[in-house]
Amino acid sequence: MKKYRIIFHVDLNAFFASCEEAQDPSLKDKPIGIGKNSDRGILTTANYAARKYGVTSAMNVFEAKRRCPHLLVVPGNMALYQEYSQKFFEYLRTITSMVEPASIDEAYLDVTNDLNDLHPLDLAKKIQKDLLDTLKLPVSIGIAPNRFLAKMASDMKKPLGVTVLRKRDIEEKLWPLKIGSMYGIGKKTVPNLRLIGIETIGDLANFKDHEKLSKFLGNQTEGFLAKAWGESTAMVDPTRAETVHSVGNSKTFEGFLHSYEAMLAALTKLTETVVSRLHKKSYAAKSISVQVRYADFSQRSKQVALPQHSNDFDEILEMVEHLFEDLYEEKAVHLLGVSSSNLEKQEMLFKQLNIFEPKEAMEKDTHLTRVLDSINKNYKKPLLKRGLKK
DNA sequence: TCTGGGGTCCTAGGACCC
DNA sequence: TCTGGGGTCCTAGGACCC
Repeated sequence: MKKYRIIFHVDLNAFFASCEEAQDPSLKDKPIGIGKNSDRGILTTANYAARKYGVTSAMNVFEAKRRCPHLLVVPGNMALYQEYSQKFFEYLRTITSMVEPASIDEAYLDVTNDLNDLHPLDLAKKIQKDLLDTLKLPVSIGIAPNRFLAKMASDMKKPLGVTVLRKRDIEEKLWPLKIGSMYGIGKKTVPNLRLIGIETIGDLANFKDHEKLSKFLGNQTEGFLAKAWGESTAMVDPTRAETVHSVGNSKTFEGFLHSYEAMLAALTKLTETVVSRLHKKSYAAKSISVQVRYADFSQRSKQVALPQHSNDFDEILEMVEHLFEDLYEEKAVHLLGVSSSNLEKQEMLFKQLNIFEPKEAMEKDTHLTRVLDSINKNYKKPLLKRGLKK
């Protein structure tokens, strides 16, 4: 038994852009951004050729083109990225079974028991080379005794970096970093921490008045402090990502929506997407929520719990319409969203059935039959048609 | 610079039950 | 009649991440 665990954080560099380059190597030398090519759109990613001009991910397309006039804006191809992502995780699972996906393009690995006499640095370089050779995708890897340090380390050298961050390196490598670069500290919290003189991760680590700190960091105060000292204990958990907590779909309308009919039509479409995604993953939802953003960017949301879990299109659409009725303010609408949460696997609803008393089970059973009938029905009927006919 | 679409987790208050 | 403390579920909104 080793004293320290050896954790890798493997991060695909400029992932969406790298996928496009892997498909078409001629793009490599050209500055490209992934996103919808309209002035109001934003880029999800930019390749390194574009980053040289100061183009970054989440940057508005208009601004990106101002900085880099010959920027090529490529529309995203999610199916392609999903495919590459899947291959990425498949490969990582040949290294160790202890792979925890953290997003479409990053993973934590606990390689403590899978080094096979390799030095961690050599294993990291092998992973890097394999992924570049077989998938043509560059990755950065952070090596550390825990998840947090590994995550911070993989950020330190990009692209194609391998960075070791040991406990004894913290003061020199972690503490000088700006507080905003700490994972979990975002742009709302930074000014608050500045207010009490915290500019760097080191400042946070050595801040003595924990009570004052908790005004801004709340419940997570001790957690952040521990991380700043390089102590985080959460284990790599390969099953963590398996449980989905919500499934939603939202859309921004560039020209805004003005008529109630258009809004209802949009909500119907969003609901169709949500329901079909639920079916595909065989989930049923207990809560449904609708989100509205008006032209002035003010936002409202409303949520309701269903009597039972459901993924029935008509039932959910009815809820969505009710919710929207309550939210609607006779203003131009910029964004609409429909989301389902409180999810349960279809199989689990079956299993739960068995433990009920007969009478209760009967009642549940009729509902369940209805839900399942509707799923079968929905599989046969194209959802789009069903929605439009209403 | 004026902001996409997918998520996760947290907070605070209220309702309701024991 | 006036009242504690805990637990669970629900709702609205916000911060953060990729």
